[in-house]
Amino acid sequence: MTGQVRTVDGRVAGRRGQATRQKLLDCLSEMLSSSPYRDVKVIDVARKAGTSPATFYQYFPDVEGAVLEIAEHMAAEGAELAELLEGRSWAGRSGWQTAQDLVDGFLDFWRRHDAILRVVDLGAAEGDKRFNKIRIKILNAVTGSLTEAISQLQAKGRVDKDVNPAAIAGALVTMLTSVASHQKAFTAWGVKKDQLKPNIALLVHLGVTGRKPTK
Amino acid sequence: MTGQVRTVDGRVAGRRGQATRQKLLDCLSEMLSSSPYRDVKVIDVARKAGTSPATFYQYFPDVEGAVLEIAEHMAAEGAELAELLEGRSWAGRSGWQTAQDLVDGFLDFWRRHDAILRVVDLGAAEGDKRFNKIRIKILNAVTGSLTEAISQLQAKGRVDKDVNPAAIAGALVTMLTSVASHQKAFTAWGVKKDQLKPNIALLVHLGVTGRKPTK
DNA sequence: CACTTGTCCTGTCATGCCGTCAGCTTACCG
DNA sequence: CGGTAAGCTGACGGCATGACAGGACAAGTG
Repeated sequence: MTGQVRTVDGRVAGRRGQATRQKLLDCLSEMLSSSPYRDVKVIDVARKAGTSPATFYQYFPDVEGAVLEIAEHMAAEGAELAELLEGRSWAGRSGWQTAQDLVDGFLDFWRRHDAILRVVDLGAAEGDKRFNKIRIKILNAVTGSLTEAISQLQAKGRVDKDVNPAAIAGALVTMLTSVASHQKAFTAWGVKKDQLKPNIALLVHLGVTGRKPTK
Repeated sequence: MTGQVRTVDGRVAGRRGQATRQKLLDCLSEMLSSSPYRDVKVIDVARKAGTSPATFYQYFPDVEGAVLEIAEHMAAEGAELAELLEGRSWAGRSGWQTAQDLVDGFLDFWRRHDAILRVVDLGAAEGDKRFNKIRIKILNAVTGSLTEAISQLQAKGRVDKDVNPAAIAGALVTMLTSVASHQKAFTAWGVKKDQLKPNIALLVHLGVTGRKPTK
């Protein structure tokens, strides 16, 4: 898939080199979790990895380049999000379960990768095409699946014709990302932690089917 | 309200000082629009404002401090968002209009302030309390108003009892913010520009009233 | 074993930004 | 006109950046 791992100056990286490279990526991930993106410095990452800044620049053009690498890897993992909707039904009681499982799985995925996803979101919002591509890649499986579900309901006449399935699906998915990133805001609005998920699931169900779930 | 404007070392700023300070803020705003947050440097802002870095540090502890200032100012402007829902009804045909106007006004506000709102969102997501506070302040008017509307419908028995109005309202508002920041993603999903707003409005209406709008 | 080859890492250096200070200039006031 | 406080900047030590050359190391070769 990725072919060979190469250094900035074109050499192919061997076993040891790849280990160092990976260690740098891991340490960068940690730093992203513990300090603001703006303050993450190459020298800190290198120190944490027990190596020198020069080594970092052997493998990555800059911090952003390394972040893209991490994001790319996570995007591949994002395939698991697709499974949340694989062969699921939106009808009746099982539809409610589908919505709940989707919200559950999505929030969990976001929580596990929150640091890097923050940066991807920022990059995408700033108009960086590479980050946008990664963000879309992660969300595509879910969005596509939701779009499909809405389209089918629409074909059966159970959803209005002037609804744009992709727009609704995209909005629901983007809502999930935003809710995941800003859970703290909800506590400020007096929403308890265990009340959040079912209500989000309700919105998802409403959006997809246009109806309240049968619980 | 804000008392006197002071420099970092405690002096009170006079007319000229305040002008310089404001110029620095304006230039910083521009820089945020044109380059990634991570790459905004004090020296660039100072150069753009026709002054020196040292002057910048007279008025702000660092870039983040100045950004907070801009954000605070924008949050005050955010009062206009409250007017979008002031005395509006969610019943029948006027409910559909309310939803549309809300989406319209919200996306417009976000578009006008997108650069600074990106940074506020990032800061809030990173757990910075000051940014979180500002973000909540901006969204509070709308969220509160929506919560109120849902609560009233709930009291009339038109919305299920196990719905948490604040959770739904918060999720809808956070959806609006995210849609506003990532409109580009929707074009990647094949959603045309003029199709986005009505579909978002539909979701808002569904979320608030639990029913499809009468158009 | 010495030698070669290619990978891997680091010391070092020029450059440029950061953040602070002392000190100069400007404006205001009695 | 002299005093005072505001306003600004040059200059400096410190650190991050990014490039390079060369040393350390592992593995294969004769």
